[in-house]
Amino acid sequence: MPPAPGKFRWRIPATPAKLAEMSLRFAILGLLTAGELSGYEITRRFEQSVGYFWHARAQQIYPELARLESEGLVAGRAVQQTGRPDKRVYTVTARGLAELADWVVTPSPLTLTKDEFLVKVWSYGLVEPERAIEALTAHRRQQEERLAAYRAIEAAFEGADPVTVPPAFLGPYLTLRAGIQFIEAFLAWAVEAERILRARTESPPAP
Amino acid sequence: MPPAPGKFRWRIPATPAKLAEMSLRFAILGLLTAGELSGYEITRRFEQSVGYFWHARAQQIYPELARLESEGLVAGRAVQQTGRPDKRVYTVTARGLAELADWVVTPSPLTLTKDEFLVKVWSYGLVEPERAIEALTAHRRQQEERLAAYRAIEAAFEGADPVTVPPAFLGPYLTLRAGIQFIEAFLAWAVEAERILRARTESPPAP
DNA sequence: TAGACCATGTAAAGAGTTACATGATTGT
DNA sequence: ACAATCATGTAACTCTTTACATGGTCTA
Repeated sequence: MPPAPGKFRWRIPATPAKLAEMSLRFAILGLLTAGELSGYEITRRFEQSVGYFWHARAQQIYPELARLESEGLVAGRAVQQTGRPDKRVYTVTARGLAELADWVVTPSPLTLTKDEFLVKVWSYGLVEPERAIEALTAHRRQQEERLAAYRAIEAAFEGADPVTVPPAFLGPYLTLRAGIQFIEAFLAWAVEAERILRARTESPPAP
Repeated sequence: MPPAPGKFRWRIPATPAKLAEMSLRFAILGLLTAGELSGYEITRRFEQSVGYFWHARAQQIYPELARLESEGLVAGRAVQQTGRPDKRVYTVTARGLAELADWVVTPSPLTLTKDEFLVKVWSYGLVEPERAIEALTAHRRQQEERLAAYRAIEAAFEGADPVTVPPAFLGPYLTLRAGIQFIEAFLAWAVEAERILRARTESPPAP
């Protein structure tokens, strides 16, 4: 029996908890709108192109696909293969597509970044500028590699005018551009930061 | 008793698991290098300035502070107050500072962003451009507000030359600049994206 | 012959969120 | 009268990662 009202009120958890988030389901649905994919192929996508704004490991993807299928948002189909293991590929159902379209225009919470590298930068004052520069350079190199990979994908869009491409290419193009512009912003920042750190090795500040 | 060897080998978890990550501990340690803070004050910091690159809720912070204290990386001290609840404030110990300084120059994994908004953009092709523009504009507004807040913090640094500021200000300055440059990159992208979407409302693509 | 790729999972643990609890003070 | 701020937590749950498991094919 619930305690008598007075001190506080009951707050009934109206919906099955987690109306917000659930981005993984929709990220998977989004990938599947381009055509049928297996769990393994989805895993690869998260490691590559899509990885810029969402990612998940195989261990998360397989159970989520099973859940999506049991809810009727995707439909699976077994595919026999020779020379490699059989697989199960999935397509979005009409209901899945409808739910995705609804979710897409829903307001998003402010992206709360978690950037381990910047947590480190916050404490760069604790170490010799030279050592900070080393760490910064290593990180910059990684980002440059990633930029090169995205540029290669961008080249595949070459010539296509984003204003007239078919709807299916619009989102991929826009997110790719976002990824590229973020990395470029990071690189510009890194150059500035390195300049400051280098100047501090020459004229160390008053302690 | 472990199964007999042969089929596979044991892999002994050498270290207490989680050598990487653990950013929360170090984010807290980093905040405390600027002076003693209570759990509540740390919570506020994560909501404001530092929130750009790391965040945590009170429920995560209090237990972590207790753990850090039991490991001797921070030292707590009770503070009596009048007109408001008493509190417990923490300072970094010499050992805490040493571990932080070590961690800071450690290589960081590539920041794997999780951006719910971009997951939505990926599927913008599913909705009318007008509705996509609405969603985009709402998100842009939020980012503009955040930029204004960061600009206000930046103003506090005004006049100070990052090359000669004391070490304690270096990291906060650099991370703030990073935050500002990322938001500016987002806004530039948003302008471009809106232009494309608007053009698509006028000359809809072939389906 | 060693490693990478294809393909799909289970089990356990760690990280993070939501909801709830308490209670004084200050502002509207 | 109501909300916000200060201050610190517990309990339950979800989300995510790490480690492990299996086994064929293809490449260096």
